[in-house]
Amino acid sequence: MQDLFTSFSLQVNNRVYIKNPESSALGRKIVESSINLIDDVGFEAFTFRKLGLEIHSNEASIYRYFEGKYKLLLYLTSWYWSWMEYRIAFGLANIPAPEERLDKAIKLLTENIELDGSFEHINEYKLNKIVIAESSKSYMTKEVDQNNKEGFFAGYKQLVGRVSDIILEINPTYKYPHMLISTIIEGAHHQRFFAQHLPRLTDAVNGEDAIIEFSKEATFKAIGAKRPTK
Amino acid sequence: MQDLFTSFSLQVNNRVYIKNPESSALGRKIVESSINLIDDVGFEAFTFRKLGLEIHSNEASIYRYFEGKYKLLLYLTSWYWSWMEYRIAFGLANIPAPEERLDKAIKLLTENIELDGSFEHINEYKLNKIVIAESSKSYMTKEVDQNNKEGFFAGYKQLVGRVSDIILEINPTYKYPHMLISTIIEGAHHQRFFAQHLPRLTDAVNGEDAIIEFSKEATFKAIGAKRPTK
DNA sequence: TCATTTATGATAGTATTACTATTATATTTG
DNA sequence: CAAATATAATAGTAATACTATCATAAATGA
Repeated sequence: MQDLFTSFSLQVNNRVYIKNPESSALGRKIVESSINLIDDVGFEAFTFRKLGLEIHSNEASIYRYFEGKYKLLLYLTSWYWSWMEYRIAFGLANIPAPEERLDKAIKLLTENIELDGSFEHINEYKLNKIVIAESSKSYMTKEVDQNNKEGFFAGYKQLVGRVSDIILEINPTYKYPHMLISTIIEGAHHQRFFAQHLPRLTDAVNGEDAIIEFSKEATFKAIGAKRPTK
Repeated sequence: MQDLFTSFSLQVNNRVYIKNPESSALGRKIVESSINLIDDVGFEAFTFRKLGLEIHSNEASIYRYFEGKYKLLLYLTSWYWSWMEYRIAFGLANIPAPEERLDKAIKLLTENIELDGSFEHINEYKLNKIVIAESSKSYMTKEVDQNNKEGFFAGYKQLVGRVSDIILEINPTYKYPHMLISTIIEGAHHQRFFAQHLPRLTDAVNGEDAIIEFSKEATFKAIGAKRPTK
């Protein structure tokens, strides 16, 4: 996977940026450091001025890449979902049974993400934390309809669509595949946050990743299918 | 219910405010108008200055009630969960079968909220919209642990705990009652938002409230219980 | 009822944010 | 090597998120 990706860059809707940050060293530095800084101080306290100081560059230069910090967040989350789709596409390749594919897709969607080093300037571990804690701020806004029209959420919607299709392959009569998958994805993210900060909203279980287990179990029961055994 | 509540005010952790807004006409006006204004312009664009203009009062006066807009949001969401708990307590009174109580609790938690007029200065319909769109901003912050220690999320946690207890009454071996309920609550909120703004993430079904249906079905299947028929 | 406490209003001030504009200096490219 | 392009440095603006001060109005209680 590593080699495949090194010469490879993930597609992000080109309207979220002014100038493609992949196209220059400064651009990549902006993305890389924004992940560190947002993870560190939180999205509210994150500013382009601070980011400029961090990378010994200039506030005005950052504005030439992104209109503002919300667009940068949109870039990061779009990148994340695009990455997730590739992970799933690769992870499910050559698995014929839809039950097994669904099982694996849910694992990939709900597991804890570790640094994998496939992309030099992106720390997947921290990006996952940002997506968990901040991504709702990218769509729970007054501009959501406008942003949606411009296609900023296309990656996420496509991902949900693909996993829903597996569900329909298993049970073509299940009425709520999109609801189920988007609930599981967002739910797992919330649960990871709760587990760290508001544990009374979760249930820890020894010796298993309860979030993955819960997600898989709930999904298969909801659609009335048997979980693969292996 | 109306009469019961008119002489009745819901309890909110007294550390979220400096001065109890229930204690004066100005305080109630602040709460009432903040709901209108946040619903109107969104939480990001909402400021105490604008609120002051709106109610023909003074920015500085508002700061005597709330430390800042995040605390006000915390007040609103705490009030909401406290209200929800009363709705559920009343709604489940005298229902002996736990399956029926769970069924009704989920309905109350996931249904569309309408203006009910029990509280003069609080528009429940708009408050519900605010909780859906903005409440994650009240806990997905860098201050979450501090805020949690001060008990700001106690109402929400208690509510989740109470509904989890019904689940355990039905199926004492179910391992993830808190996860399930918090996922259902947050999930239903997300789904209401998606249904309006990102419909490709949901499934509309004619002739039913798909969000309530999905929530009930998923819950009962997850815990392996039969839904009440009536 | 009148003196005193308390709540509100009006105004001003500060540091920070979220930008935009301008000009100068590097760096790249043809 | 000239011309185009990207970046840096600096400054400036309107708005935000407050705090402080002082004046006035309203409520309270002796």
